[in-house]
Amino acid sequence: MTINQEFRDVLREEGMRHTWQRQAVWDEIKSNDEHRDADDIFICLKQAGYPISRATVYRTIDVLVSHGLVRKLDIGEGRMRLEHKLDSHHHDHLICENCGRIIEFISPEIEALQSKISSAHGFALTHHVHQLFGRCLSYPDCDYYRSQNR
Amino acid sequence: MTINQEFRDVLREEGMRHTWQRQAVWDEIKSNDEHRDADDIFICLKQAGYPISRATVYRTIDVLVSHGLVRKLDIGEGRMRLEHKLDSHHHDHLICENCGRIIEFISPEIEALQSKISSAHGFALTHHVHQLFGRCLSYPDCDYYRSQNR
DNA sequence: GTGAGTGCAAAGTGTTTGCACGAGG
DNA sequence: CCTCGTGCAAACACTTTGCACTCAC
Repeated sequence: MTINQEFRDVLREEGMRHTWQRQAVWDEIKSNDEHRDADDIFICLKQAGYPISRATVYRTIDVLVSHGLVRKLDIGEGRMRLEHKLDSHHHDHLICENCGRIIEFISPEIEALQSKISSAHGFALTHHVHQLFGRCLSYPDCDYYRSQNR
Repeated sequence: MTINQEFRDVLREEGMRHTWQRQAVWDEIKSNDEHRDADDIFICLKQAGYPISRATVYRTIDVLVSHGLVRKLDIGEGRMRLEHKLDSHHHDHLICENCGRIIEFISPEIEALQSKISSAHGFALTHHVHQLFGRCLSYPDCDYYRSQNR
C-alpha cells in the first residue's frame, strides 16, 4: 500500500509533480482526525500563511482521493467531509444530529449481510454508504446530553 | 396513518391550503415508482401542460416530505431522488453504478445490528442511510450485464 | 525548456429565497 | 378579505472549469 510511502514518491510513481501546495494539503488533512471539509482545509492553510487557492485545494483533494490516501464522506450536508486513510481500516459512521460528533464503527456482521444481500440480488458490490444518525446520550459536551440531564 | 387519507384532508388538518399545484406534484410523484428528482417532476408537469414553477415544485416536495408522504433519497449525486411512501415499509437501496437501477431491500438483521451498535455507543438512533453500490449481474438491460455476456 | 500545476474569476448545479401578485377558505 | 401560496428572478453554497501564467523536473 502507498500509505507508508513518502508522499513525494507516491506522486512520482504516477508521473505527477510534487508541489508544496499538494504537500501542504496532504499534511493538513493528515494532521487531525476530525472530518473537516475542503473549505476548512483551505482556511487552515490560509491562516497558516500559505498563499494557496481554493481551486488547488479542491484539485489536490481529488488527487488524494484517487490515490486512496483520502476518503470523501457525504453525510448529506451538501459538502464533502474528508478523512485521511492512514492506519485505518474500513469503517462506517454514527453521526450526532445535535452536536455533529462523528463516531466510527465497524461491524463484520453487517458487512457479511451486505454481501449476502448483494449476491441475492445479482449485484457485484463495489462499495457502500452506511450512516447512523441520532443523538448522543453519553457525551457531556453534546447539547442534547445537556438538555436531557439538566 | 395519513397515507390513505384524501390529500385535501391531509393539508386541511395542518391548516394548509389545497392548490392544484400541490395536488399535481403529489399525483405526479405517486404515479410511478422510479426514483425521479425534483426536476423530473417539474418537467413532467410542464409537459403535461401545467403552468407550474420550479420553486413551487421544490416547496411542495418539502411539504410532502414533512407530512411523511414522500422520502428524499440522497445517493450522492448532488440532487435528491424522490420516493412516495404509499404502501411501502422501510427499506434501503441497492444502486447499480452502471445502469442506475435502484433496487429496494429490507434486512431486519441489519436493522437489529444498527440498534445494537447505536446503543453500544450511547446513541439514540433517529434514522439511517444505507446504500449498496455495485453492478447488476442479472439484468439484461444493464450495460454491464451486456458487457459481461457478449 | 516545456507541459503539468496553479491562481483567479467566472461558470455550473441543484436548491432556496425575497417580493409582489394571485387565489383559497 | 386576508392570508397563504405562487411565480419570477436573483441569491446561495459548494464545487468545477477556462485560461494565462509559472515552476517542477
